[in-house]
Amino acid sequence: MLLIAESELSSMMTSESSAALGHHHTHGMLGDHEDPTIFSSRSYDGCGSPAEFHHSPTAQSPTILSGSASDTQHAPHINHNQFSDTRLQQQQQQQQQHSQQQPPVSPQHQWDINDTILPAPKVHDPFCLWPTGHCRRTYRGDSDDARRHVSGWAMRNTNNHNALILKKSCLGVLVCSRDCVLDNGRKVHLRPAICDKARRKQLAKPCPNPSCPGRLELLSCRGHCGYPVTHFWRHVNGSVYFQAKGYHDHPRPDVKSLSEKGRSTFNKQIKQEGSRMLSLASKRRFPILTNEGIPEAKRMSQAQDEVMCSCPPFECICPKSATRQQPMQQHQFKSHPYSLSNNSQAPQHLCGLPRAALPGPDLGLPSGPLAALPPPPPPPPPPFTQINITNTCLPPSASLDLNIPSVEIVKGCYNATNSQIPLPDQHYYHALQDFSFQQHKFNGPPPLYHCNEYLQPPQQRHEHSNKNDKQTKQSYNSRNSKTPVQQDSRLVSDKDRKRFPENLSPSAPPIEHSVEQENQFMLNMMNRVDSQPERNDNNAGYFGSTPEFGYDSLRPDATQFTSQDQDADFLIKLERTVGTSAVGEEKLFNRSNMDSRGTSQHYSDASYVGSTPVGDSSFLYDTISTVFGAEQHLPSDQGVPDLTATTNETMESRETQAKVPKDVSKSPPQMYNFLESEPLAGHTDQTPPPTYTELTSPQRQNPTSDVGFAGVKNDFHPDNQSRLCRLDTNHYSNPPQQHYHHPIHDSTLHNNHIHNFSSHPHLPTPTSEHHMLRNHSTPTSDSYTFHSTAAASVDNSSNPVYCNIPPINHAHFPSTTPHLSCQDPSMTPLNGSLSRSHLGNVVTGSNPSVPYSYPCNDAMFSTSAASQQAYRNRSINITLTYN
DNA sequence: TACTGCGGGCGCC
DNA sequence: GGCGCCCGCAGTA
Repeated sequence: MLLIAESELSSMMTSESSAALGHHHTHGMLGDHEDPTIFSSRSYDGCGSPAEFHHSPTAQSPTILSGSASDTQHAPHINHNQFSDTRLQQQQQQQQQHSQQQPPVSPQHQWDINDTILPAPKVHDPFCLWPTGHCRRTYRGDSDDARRHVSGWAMRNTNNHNALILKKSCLGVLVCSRDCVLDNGRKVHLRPAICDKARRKQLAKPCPNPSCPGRLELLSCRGHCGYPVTHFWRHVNGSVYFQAKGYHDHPRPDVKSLSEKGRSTFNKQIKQEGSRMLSLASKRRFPILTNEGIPEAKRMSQAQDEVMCSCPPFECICPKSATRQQPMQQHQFKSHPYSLSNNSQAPQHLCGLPRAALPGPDLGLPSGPLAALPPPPPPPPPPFTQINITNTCLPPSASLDLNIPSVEIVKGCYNATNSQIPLPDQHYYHALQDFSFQQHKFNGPPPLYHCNEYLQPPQQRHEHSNKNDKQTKQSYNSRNSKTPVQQDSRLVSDKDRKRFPENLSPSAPPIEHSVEQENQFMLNMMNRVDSQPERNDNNAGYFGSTPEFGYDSLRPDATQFTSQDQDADFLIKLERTVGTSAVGEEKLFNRSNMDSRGTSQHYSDASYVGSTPVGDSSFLYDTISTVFGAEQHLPSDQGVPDLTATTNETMESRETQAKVPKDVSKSPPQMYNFLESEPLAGHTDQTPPPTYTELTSPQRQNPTSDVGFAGVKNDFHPDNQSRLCRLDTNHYSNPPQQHYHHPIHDSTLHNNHIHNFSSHPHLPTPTSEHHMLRNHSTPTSDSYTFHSTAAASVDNSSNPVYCNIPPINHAHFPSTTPHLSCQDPSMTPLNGSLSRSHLGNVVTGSNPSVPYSYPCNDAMFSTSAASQQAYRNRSINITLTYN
């Protein structure tokens, strides 16, 4: 529970509650000097508009919403016992009102931190405590948080050799060497000390879990091309410019590590506070808004905010890079029903950057048929009262991880940067994104976990589109001039604090489009390929950024494939379209999308506030996050910590191996998936909160049999809508009857390189299917299965061969895992120079190897086949029971 | 004691 | 030359 409290603090505190970052934080749960309402409000506002930005002591703000360090200590004391749900509710309501009045907060950040001259921001961004992704923000010059370069992440100073730009790199998070689970169901995610010496001491400490003999080990951040995520701060124009590079691939660290004192406090608090603390923590968690709490309007506006990856153009391998190659296409997609630009329900991302930033299936084509068809009005979502989650991979004791940093996995697999993923997959991705279980807690929009990397002007996208473009490099170099820019310490005038007219989000996206529409869309698109104008070389095709699988591949004159291969490609695309667009998914979409982001009115009632932790949807969120985020430390991957080693040795070795992923097999990627969702309908006073039930161990759960897997034809059968994607036919058929997990191979061979499994004698054919299955056995319940199995379909004529649909998590092979079929791994650096898509092989029956472009996310790196396998093996069942 | 920023220095690419 | 990283130093809380 202590960890919960600390985590909450870490999620909501910034500089004024600077203890959150280690300074003067009174360690412990909801310290006596910590007013949860203040924190919650502050956190909320922290990601709000400038007008509502009350972080800085100097900022004008209502008393109740302000909170400097001194304010926190001297404000009317509200301890735990005095904590009022009513007050919290009022706070939430206020925040909700604020959120509905949020103006656009930021213009497009068309700058790079290295630019000689940075444009003066007209509007400042709300402070973001947990930035992740390639995002840029401008903060008020009088923002104490910004001036102090506060971050929820453990960022240490890094010499940038540029006095004008402060550079920091992420230290990662301290985790238990045994990956233990605390009594509260959470894992240990402690904040590494910034000081090296202090951090060494931390690593010498045992796990804060009294019952765990493990030790703390550092899970380093490698979210930026294998290197730690970096933050850049620059003070100029009276503002603070912030730029982040990379996606944190680790959980958020807690406020502060638990020492022995923390342990005792932990136990003491448990005894004294009992369940009340847990309840309180749960209550506090929802209004505690960090980067997730940005109102919809703001996020929509900030869809235009985030621009691009800041990596040097000749070095960048970030996923957005592909998008940069797609200029002038944003507007094309706007008219699409799934237009992310005008999709108010598009998944959002960290720190004000909507997932709407996703370029979506960048068609490179005129709008498809769906674009011309207005989406049918979605039906009212039936409320569901029960959600059963079945984890088919994790044991029942799997922990509930509250510290879920981002949507790394989903991001990597489903952002359209990997443009091979067609529209339905985007839709599927949206479903997963939308089916979040966190946002409703905040009465607000979903978290913004990734900055918009796609809505950059064509010039800038183009600027980074070609790594080898000398002009680009020169341009960058010129921009990267170190010409000193005198710091302007002027404070932002009050006019910047004015409120802007409410920026209403566009209407809900057309969720109710039919699969037939999608199919028709795909067919039409295929038919219209030849009539399309020449593709801009800088534009990545809808189907991919690589010619092999891209738009060009659809053109007979632009591909070197054989006709058979082309057909296979078509089948892949088309069947993906159908296979990943199950009706259940759509229903799921509807239920999550319908009543969430547009209004963000849910869970503002007292019943919500007073809900118990278990009854609260957070449990579901946590469970899902656990499903996809637990077991991050596979013994086979990381090895058993050598407790006999000296502290320094252990730490040094771990740090070394983590910092420089030379031997990728030693440290697997710490990918923490989670699914974002929206306010769930029907949760009112009259509707009891949903309950969530068991986690089923993989031994007890068959990912296929339990959902009634059965083959269906190309249409949806109301009784069984399980689908698989096949390469050889245009039908859907039974999946392999035998699902088994690949053995974990720790050998260097398997860890370092993902071979073509089909050609490996010890590995089954990779069929990285992901399914969203719906079971209609019960009229009042829907069952969905998210699983990316490593199902092995033996390559023979009797078994169908399934294409590699990118699964929900890591079924694709990250970029740093070279695919031998197309690249010599020895020539593939870990952190760059990889093509955006890497060819792999898909076994297609007698056709042994059809070129297939894995939708690799170049920004993601992976380390071992074992860890990838572990992710692929994960699945989750979600059953919704409706009233 | 720890955080923070600065800067020299080194190695790698 | 850029970058990541280490290290030490000084100021601060």
